[in-house]
Amino acid sequence: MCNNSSAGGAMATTRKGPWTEQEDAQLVWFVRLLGERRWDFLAQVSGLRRTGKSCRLRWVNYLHPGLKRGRITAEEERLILNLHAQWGSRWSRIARKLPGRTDNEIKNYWRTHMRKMAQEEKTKKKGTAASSPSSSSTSATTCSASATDTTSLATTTTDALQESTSMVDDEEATTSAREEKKEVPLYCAAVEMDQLWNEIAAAEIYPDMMMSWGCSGQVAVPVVEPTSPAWEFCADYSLWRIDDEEYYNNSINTL
DNA sequence: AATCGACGCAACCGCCGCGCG
DNA sequence: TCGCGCGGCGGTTGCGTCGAT
Repeated sequence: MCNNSSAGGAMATTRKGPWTEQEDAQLVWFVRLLGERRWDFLAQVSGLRRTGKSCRLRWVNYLHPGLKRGRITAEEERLILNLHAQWGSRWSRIARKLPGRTDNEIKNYWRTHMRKMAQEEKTKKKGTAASSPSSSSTSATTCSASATDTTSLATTTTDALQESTSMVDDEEATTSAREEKKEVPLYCAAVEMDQLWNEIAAAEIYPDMMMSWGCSGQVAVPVVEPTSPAWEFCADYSLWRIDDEEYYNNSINTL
């Protein structure tokens, strides 16, 4: 099914799948140029053969300079548990309380977390099943990873929240071992993004990039000289910061 | 060394709400 | 008031990686 985006307008062929480095750089550039809105328009003028939605998602979940990279910390994990107990699957809302984390990231984390918890619950129950065989309340024991299961598990999580804090500590020990292995690639990913930002920040490459994208005639390119990459840009230029709603509102007002 | 399964993550899909003409 | 387009959100899928066997 070639789902040409209805909102995408008259794009010849819409690309799908993983983003290339060049696409990333291109997207970053045009977001700087046009701001984080009018995604369909941005997708069109940028020459990216992507839908606006896809561009937005890529930006929000991966390219945004304010993103925190690396594993979810124990502190964040507790927060997620708490907030999920409060709000349920309002991932974007939860994400706003976790600076630098995206709803997608938290959502993914929750799924795997719940899978783990469900399995632990299962093994626990198996351990105690001999004493109470009739308590087959399937809510917490179905270890399938479907979303419906996780939501039903959320209620048990609410109950298990106090317990979970200790579980978090236990899990932290087990995950930290894994973390050692994972840290390298994650760090590398962060470095790659920094490199990307550095490259983009290097003013001299702009013309080359524009030429190579073949869209130099489509938009007027302002001479913006970013003094430093990601973080400064985030503070000074970006309309949206994950961790600061007030900043966002102020930015909107000043525009 | 090869295979298999679990896990983690990026990306897509469909629905919904809001703003605008 | 209504219809349309766009952006945002939650759910789901697909794929790459890694560890166990």
